[in-house]
Amino acid sequence: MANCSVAASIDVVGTRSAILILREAIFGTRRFEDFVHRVGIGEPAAAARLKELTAAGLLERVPYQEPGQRTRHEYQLTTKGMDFQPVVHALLQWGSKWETDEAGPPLRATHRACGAAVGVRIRCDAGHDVDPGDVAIEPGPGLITVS
Amino acid sequence: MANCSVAASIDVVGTRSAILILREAIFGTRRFEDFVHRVGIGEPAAAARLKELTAAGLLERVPYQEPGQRTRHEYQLTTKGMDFQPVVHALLQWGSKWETDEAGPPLRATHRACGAAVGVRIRCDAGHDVDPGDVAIEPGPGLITVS
DNA sequence: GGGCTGACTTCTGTTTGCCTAAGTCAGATT
DNA sequence: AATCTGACTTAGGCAAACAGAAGTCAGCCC
Repeated sequence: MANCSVAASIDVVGTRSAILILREAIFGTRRFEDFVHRVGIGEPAAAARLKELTAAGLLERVPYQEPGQRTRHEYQLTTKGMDFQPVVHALLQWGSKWETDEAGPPLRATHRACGAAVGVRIRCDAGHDVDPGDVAIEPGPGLITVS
Repeated sequence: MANCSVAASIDVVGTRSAILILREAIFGTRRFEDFVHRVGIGEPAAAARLKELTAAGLLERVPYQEPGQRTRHEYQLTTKGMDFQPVVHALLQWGSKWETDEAGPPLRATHRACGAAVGVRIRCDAGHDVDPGDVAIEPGPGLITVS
């Protein structure tokens, strides 16, 4: 059946709101209220998703205190959460190309060192850029054999 | 709110079964029955998803005929569907790294020309490989201004 | 110590996703 | 004409996802 790590990934970030929350986290959102407003979901959904993503280890709930304010908690990306960036960039890239958005991408992702726009590419271990059509899928260990 | 093409993408491939169907399509599955068995979902869900993905232009329903059989239809990836590959590879890569799968990845994706394994990388337009931590997100045209 | 505020939680109700089981249907085979 | 098969559709039901409104709670400020 679905014995593939794509399915495992989807078990963690399987809902629309989870991916959207993660996108916002990657884009720099930290606070509960901001997640609710920017993602455009209700508070119960935001709370549930933040709790799940924290439990799954993609976010970390850390206390912080602004001067003159009480201590609060914000949600920071862990390494595991950071590693999810290629998925978000791939979705962003595909959506920009195929699903025309009214106002164009509202955010620009750039390489901090040189300022150029970033995107994702398929690449092989030998260092070649690979076109989607030039990827060969072969049976590996544990393939489901179909009758 | 969610004025970002990530959300637009999710509107098209928002469900677990849609992504799984697409994964199988990218991995070479063409026929209805095979989608049902390999993805591990029920026939109604498969039919609904295939219809939606076809309507959205990621799959194309083309007739074919095996000798001695009646004409049937199979689902072929369009260019738009092929372009979704980076998302699937990114999910695969993330899942392989962080969500340990019992038997390891059942399929190997390789570069047809050289045989090396393929994966996705974040890259900037200047040609640098970019670490997830070195991506800067900046406001672009149409950013939601938060009060 | 009462008010204020951001961060939730609880409640209720609707919609969506998906399952199983049981049809239907087209068209090649007999 | 009857049968078979792969590709669906229909029916009925359960569970998860989500929204909106309202309540709770912690702790700094005054």
